[in-house]
Amino acid sequence: MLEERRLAVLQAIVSDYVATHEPVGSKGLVDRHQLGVSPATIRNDMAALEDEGYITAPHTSAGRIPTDLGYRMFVDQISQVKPLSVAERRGIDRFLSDAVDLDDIMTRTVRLLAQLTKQVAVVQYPSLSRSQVRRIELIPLNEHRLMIMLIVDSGRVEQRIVECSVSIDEVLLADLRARLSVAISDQPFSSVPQRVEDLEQSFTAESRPLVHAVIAAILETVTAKLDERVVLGGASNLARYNEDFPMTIQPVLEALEEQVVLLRLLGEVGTETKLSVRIGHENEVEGLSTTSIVSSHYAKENKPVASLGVIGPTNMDYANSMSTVQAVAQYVSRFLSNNELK
Amino acid sequence: MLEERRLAVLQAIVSDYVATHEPVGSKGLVDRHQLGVSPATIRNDMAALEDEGYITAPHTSAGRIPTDLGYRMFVDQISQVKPLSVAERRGIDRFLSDAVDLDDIMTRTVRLLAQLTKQVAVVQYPSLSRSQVRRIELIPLNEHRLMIMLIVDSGRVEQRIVECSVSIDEVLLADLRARLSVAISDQPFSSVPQRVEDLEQSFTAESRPLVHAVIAAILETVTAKLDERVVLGGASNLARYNEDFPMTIQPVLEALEEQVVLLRLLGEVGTETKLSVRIGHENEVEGLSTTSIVSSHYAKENKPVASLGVIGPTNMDYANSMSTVQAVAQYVSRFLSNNELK
DNA sequence: GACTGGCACTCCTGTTGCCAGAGTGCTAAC
DNA sequence: GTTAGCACTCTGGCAACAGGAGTGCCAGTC
Repeated sequence: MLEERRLAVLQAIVSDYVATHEPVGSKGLVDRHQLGVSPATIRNDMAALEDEGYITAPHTSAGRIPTDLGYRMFVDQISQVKPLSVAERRGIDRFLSDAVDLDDIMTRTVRLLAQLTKQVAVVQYPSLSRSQVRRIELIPLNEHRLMIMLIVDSGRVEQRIVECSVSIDEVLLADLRARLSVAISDQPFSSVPQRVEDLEQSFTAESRPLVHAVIAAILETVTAKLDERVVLGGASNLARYNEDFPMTIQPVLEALEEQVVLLRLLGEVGTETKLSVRIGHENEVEGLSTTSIVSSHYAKENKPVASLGVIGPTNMDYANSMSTVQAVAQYVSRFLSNNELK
Repeated sequence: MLEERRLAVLQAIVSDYVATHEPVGSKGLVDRHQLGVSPATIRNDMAALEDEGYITAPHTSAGRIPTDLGYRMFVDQISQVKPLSVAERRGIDRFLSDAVDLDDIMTRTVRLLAQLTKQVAVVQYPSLSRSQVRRIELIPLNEHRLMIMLIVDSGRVEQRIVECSVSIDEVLLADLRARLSVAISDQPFSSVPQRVEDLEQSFTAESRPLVHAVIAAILETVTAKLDERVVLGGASNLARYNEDFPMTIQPVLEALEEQVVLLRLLGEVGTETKLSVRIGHENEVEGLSTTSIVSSHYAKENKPVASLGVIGPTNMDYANSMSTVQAVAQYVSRFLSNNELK
């Protein structure tokens, strides 16, 4: 009974604070929630909760606000994510189903997320490392230049221009393309370096310069360069809760400009749990200690390919963010799976 | 003599205000500038300037601040844009010359601008309407799907997937590609619709479905869809001058998320004057009335192809912004012209 | 043992009044 | 046309103060 009520009190505090953004006191709590006890009792519970580190008081005679730990407890308690309304689901569906290509899907998704959660949204492009090569093209541009195109099963297209010291022989190029195609079509990206390097050996010495240039470029594309891409939207939502913490907006904006940081925030894809919430100090990025991230993978044919999520203040509406992120991730997954390459 | 000094006073007011962001009074003016007259005289001039609408007083006993009109006068007076230092020029050069492709150039340019001006930077991709088609490819993906690739002389690559109800005939496709290639290679984008439509007539009825689908997709790509692209950076600089006008940051962020608005802000390419400055109310976009835009075209082989610029508060350092924008535009132009397609 | 009412205490917040400082406009003199 | 002087106005900061909200603790009740 005791433990149970304390939890209820914590939940009440979090949900009140999230709604009003003002410290909540014992009096107000009993008014707004059916707790069945008097303010004095609540005060005892609050003192205990404070000792345990779940809430804290900004000063003596203000109410209490949740700590990161308090939010964490609250979030963990929401085991069953509240489903979206039919209208919302339909809205998502309609908005996404008009998309014409992958870029379009990504753009629409990020807008959708930002709009539904009123927060900053981040969507990662399907990761190359979790994709397969669908097709490769080598397109001569002029005497010394050609373009490599890699078409990926997720719908991404990677292109790269290669400069070649020797002049390009069309016949050799066609041969190279054919062999590359056999070697890497429908193979996972991760296996491409190995397969491509093996291939290089099988060419005659005189064709080496071209072959080598092409293969080097492929390797570069596959490994280092365009590893991940991210789109974001809804940055103007940052200004909305500016009132609450005016100082923190700059570091957040800075972090949002760093792709690397964003990717770290979205977290590793591939852990078993789909929906992930990181609260305040839990993400160790500098300057984002008053910020929470709610993210989820999305999948293509049941294999997770990348993440999407929203970034907001620690006092955000977790219930809503979590259910929205989860729903959008589901829709994107379904959409990717149903529309091969589109 | 009189008129001349008034102008000097206005310039002094603007430069002081830009530096300190605080209303400037008559006393301070004579202290910091060699005007050779007493504060009382300056006060007379200031009263006149206020009557003419160049400056205004926030309240009775604060100094004066420039109006939009005042800034305009100031900017028009800077006929000779102050050149950058050697170190700065070298910095720009080095930063840009490492770029490997068009995307890279755009990304680097936007960063460069944001960094040098400490403002929000915007760079428009080379406009398709001012470019030529370099090459076209039709790549079959499967039975009913193919990808159109348009390679553009500015280095842009536009791709689009076409769905075709009939199954794709390889021979026909090759023929179509060849004829398309002849028709539109090295032709300006603006002439593509006409040329492509003419072509459609010359095919036999049985090949029409495929031909029509492809041509329709090309038309769509060329005309409506991917008209313009824009990248922006340095949004965190917005937070820096947050102190001065805290309320305006939200509409600015919102405007920055709207490509259409951004493009309108950058202005029409092709007017004779390269460097353009729009101050406060001069740009009629809602919510950007305390914001100025300094922009310039950049060119490829002396033909302007798109714009770039910075967006900041009306009380920004115009001299610096103007010279930086101009210099960066020059470097980008040179770079595009020297590196065909790269 | 858990809950409650009461009470003293603390601390924030908003209001008021006040003063100094900065800057102006005006007038009279140079 | 310029300057010095002066009265006037407005802001911003500071101190004092009252009101309010909320707590912690204690003693009493079921």
